[in-house]
Amino acid sequence: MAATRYSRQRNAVKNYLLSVRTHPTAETVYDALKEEFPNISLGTVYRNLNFLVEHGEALRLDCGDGFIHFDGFTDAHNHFYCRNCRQIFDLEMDNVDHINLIANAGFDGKIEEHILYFRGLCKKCLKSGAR
Amino acid sequence: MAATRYSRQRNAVKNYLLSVRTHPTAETVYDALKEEFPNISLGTVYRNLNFLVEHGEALRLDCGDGFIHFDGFTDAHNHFYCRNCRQIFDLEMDNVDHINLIANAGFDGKIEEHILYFRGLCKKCLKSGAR
DNA sequence: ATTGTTGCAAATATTTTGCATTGTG
DNA sequence: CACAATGCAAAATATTTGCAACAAT
Repeated sequence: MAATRYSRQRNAVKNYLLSVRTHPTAETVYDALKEEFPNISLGTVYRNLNFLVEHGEALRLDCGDGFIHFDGFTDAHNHFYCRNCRQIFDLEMDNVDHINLIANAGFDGKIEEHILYFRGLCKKCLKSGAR
Repeated sequence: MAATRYSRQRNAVKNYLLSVRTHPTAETVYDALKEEFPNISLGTVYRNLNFLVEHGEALRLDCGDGFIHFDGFTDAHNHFYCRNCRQIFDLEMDNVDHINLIANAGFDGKIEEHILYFRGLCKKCLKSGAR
């Protein structure tokens, strides 16, 4: 049922996500794809981003800045949000999945996952004296 | 400047937050206060919730369900979001702030805090067979 | 009397959706 | 040819804001 068909727009959305490490919003993806597809609509971008997320080909990042960001790299990794320049960065860090066990220790339900964002100042903002 | 004045509405918002452990949304607070203030407006509720958050008297919880939830208990504690009944629960668990150090180990910026939500099934949903 | 706060409504802003058309298989 | 995907515009959702009236100090 509802077989998936190829579409150049979806393919372009996916390729764009794989070409950047900036965790773009839908609007940013839209702006980028307008070059190749002048008539592409924001609705199509949203539909394809949601499609990719639902099919495990992208991550939806809701870091609380009012925008949903997307990440084409789906291997487990953590994110850092700079409160100054509002960019999201990937973190290379040891796995912290053990916190799920800590959380489940005194909890009657079933903890399946966690959503985790680190916040602070990125290297550039730190050096430029933001505080 | 801009001295804060007392208002019965703000006081009621704060008292309501302190009377529940349900992490209500603005809409829920609004519905609850309409009993005492039939003419209260949603705008007033939002303004007061934001005021309380900015003054450290409430927490804003953005767990990614599309609503911002509020918590009148500002002592450090973690939250669990049930993906079935969509309620937020407090977790009594050991502190995991050490993850900030793990994250900062290979990072050039300054990690100040983390935003953390656990997800899964709460006790009730687990027992009722949700999956 | 001054000005912070409210209620109301309109405005924002982001994301979703209905529908006629286009394109894939 | 069937129907998935698109482009466009309108709708839906959550939150913010302008402004005149009200209320606290």
